[in-house]
Amino acid sequence: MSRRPRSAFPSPDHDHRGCSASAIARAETLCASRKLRFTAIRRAVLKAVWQSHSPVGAYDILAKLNAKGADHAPMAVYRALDFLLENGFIHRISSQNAFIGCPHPETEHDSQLLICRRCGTVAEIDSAPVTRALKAAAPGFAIEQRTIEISGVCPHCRSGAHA
Amino acid sequence: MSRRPRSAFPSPDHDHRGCSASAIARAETLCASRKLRFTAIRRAVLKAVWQSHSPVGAYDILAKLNAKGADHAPMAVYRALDFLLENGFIHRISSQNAFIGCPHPETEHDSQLLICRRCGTVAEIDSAPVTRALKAAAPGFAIEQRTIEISGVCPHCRSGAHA
DNA sequence: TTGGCGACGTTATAACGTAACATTATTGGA
DNA sequence: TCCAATAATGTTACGTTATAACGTCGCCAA
Repeated sequence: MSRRPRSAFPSPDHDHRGCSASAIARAETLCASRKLRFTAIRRAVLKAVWQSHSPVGAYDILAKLNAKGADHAPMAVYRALDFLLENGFIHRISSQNAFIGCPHPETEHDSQLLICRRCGTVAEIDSAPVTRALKAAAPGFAIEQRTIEISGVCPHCRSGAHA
Repeated sequence: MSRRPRSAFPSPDHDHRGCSASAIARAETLCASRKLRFTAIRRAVLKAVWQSHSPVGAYDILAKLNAKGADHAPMAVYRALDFLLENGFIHRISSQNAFIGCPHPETEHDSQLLICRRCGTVAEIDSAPVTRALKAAAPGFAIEQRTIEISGVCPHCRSGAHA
């Protein structure tokens, strides 16, 4: 069975409920197997992050939570974000002070984020050649963390209206 | 005449006054040739950024300026930083909300920043293989801006005390 | 010589993030 | 079962980073 080469970018008209639901279900499973507590607020924050494929700010998340009648303080959100970051369920986008769901939290991985400035969609890739090239470019330097955020225009926006 | 391969990392005991003075002198020259106004506050902010090879925050800069008796508001610093960023005299380090002087503002270039978590020193590299690998890893995506910040331990800190 | 524009001053506030300590929930062991 | 330890959350207050909006000043060119 052949697969079409999938772009890292989700189609603009894909059914997003599936992404969100699947991400949350997988987080649930992973937390169970790792003996981590997937509490209500952590779930709610993860769900808010997954409300789209665009970066979501901490205070957007807070507003979303509180719109449902809750009255959380920023700390609550930041703590949940810390948990989700530490366990690989989300990534931070430093250049935007925002967060995005990780599409494959099952395994540790490098990631390079492609951010469309037109539609806001973020795609995550993990290119071994990029990682190798970086390592080779920094001889003698012991790499620990990478922040790689590339912005530009995604394939869908390029092929659509050029307005 | 052979050159030793220079590390991108400045030696911890180099004479830093030269770096700073040269950066400012070159900015002066470049602004003149580009018909840009290198005003007093822009010069002062650039000097503050170049006070070391470590990232400097906007409010650190503000404090440094005001320590000399001035009474600037944050806006003044941010405006100067915007000017310096737009014209390539400094880079922003998103992962630290801070700024670093660019060692070669004469020409446009990609940059990848290596940040030592031990001594704080930042080295700027411009690796064509990294740029190529990224481009290849993102087919169909029109790259416009790159934020590449790698943290780890620099050669000097690795070879020094391992405490 | 004045009109336009770029730079800067000033005030206020938005947006992002954390310290410190109190309280509640969970869980594993006696 | 109940207790003690620990993890999670609540709460208050504050620190840090960044920008909006509008006024003034000064330069330079028509």
